[in-house]
Amino acid sequence: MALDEGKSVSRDAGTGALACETGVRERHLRETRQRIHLAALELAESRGCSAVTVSEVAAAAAVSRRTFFRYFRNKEDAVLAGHTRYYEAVQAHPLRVSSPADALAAIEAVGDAVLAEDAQPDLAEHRRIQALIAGDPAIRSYAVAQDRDIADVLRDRLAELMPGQPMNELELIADLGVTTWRHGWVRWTGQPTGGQQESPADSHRAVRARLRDLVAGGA
Amino acid sequence: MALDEGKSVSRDAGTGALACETGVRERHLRETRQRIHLAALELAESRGCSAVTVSEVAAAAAVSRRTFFRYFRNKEDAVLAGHTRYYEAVQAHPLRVSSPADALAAIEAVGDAVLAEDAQPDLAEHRRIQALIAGDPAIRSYAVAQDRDIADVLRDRLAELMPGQPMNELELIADLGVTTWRHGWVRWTGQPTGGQQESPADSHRAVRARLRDLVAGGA
DNA sequence: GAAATACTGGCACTGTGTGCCACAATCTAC
DNA sequence: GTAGATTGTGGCACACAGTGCCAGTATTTC
Repeated sequence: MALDEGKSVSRDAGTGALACETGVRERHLRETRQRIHLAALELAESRGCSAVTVSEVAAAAAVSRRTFFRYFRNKEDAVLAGHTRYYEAVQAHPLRVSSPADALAAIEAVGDAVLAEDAQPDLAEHRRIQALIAGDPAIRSYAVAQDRDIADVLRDRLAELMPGQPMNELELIADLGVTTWRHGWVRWTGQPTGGQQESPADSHRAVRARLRDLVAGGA
Repeated sequence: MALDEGKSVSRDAGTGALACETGVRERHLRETRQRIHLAALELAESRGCSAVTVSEVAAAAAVSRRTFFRYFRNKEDAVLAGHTRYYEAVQAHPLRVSSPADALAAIEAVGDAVLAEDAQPDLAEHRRIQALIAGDPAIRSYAVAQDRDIADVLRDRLAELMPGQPMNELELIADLGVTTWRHGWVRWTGQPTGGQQESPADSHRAVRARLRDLVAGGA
């Protein structure tokens, strides 16, 4: 298993993977990646992503600059290390659709499947990421570009399932799906602290309903 | 009037500006900017934005690297030079809204005002830009980030007009508005060549209607 | 245990982005 | 019309991002 350099490969095997799949190297890769991610996150929070150099992140993570780039494309990628999970999850789940009429619902169903698989996301960490996305221009640009990539995947999958439909239309549907997906997370992280917590699935459901209201002109 | 360095200042005075506002400097600035833009556009088209260096763009435009950065933030900015126009136009037109129920329609009305002002956009040039946005990852990322900026402006304007509404919701509305705006251009540039041409306003109207269908589950 | 494989850091290099300065061109005020 | 003020330009040096390459080290494989 080679470290695929700078391609932001997800090492999401911290969830009870088989012991035979976890060697010294595997574990070391995972820990190093996490260490770099945390260093990037903390420095971006305290000083802003643009003001932090890769050298500083690498030093804080106790790796060289050269190694930093083996794990991540750039600083923003290191900060948003968990985002890759969703990019991959969206491709792994079945998408069942037969016409544009139910395409948005089909994408939302994929989102539900991803959420169902994600046992209990870390609210505090999501809050930190969302705060950065909202307040740091560099992080936001990178996040928005990643959302674009996710939308492209969905569009292409829709095109396979519904050949002959105009791509523009499929892209519009995918955009809507990704917009509500993103807003689901924004809503979930924005809920008041303490008390009864809304689940990510509930947050996403609420956003979907709201989207339909707003488009229909209801309030 | 100082050249505001690298801030992608629009010099959109080529449309019958008063002669007293056009000195040698003003004209030279405008021509230089356009020359850099065209050089960037052509090189990005032929070789891909990432493969082109700023030095090459500058050389093709007969300016120094240092001067390039006085006009544009980076290569992508130079390619998408005309995009700034919409960012500014969105802020200049009145936004009339009283409740979230009609917020999307209000944003669309701003779009209509911008379109009405833009006498006859250059279809060929828009086509070139859209092709690059669709096919060149660097250009696309930059364009998507710019769309995000436009959405932020709209969200903030909505917030001023409707104090007390949740920002998340206003942002969702702004996102929808910008998504349909962008798709209006995609549709307009994607129409078959020759024959009766659909106007940008018609393209935007069609996309808005289609969005409502798709969200409602109609086809 | 030896050989193969993979990870690491250092280095040199190209390219990006910017502050600074001297010089040239244009503008402004008298 | 001219001197002084203002603005645009290019060159330069520098910090930083990003990457190919290589030698050394650690782990895996047979």
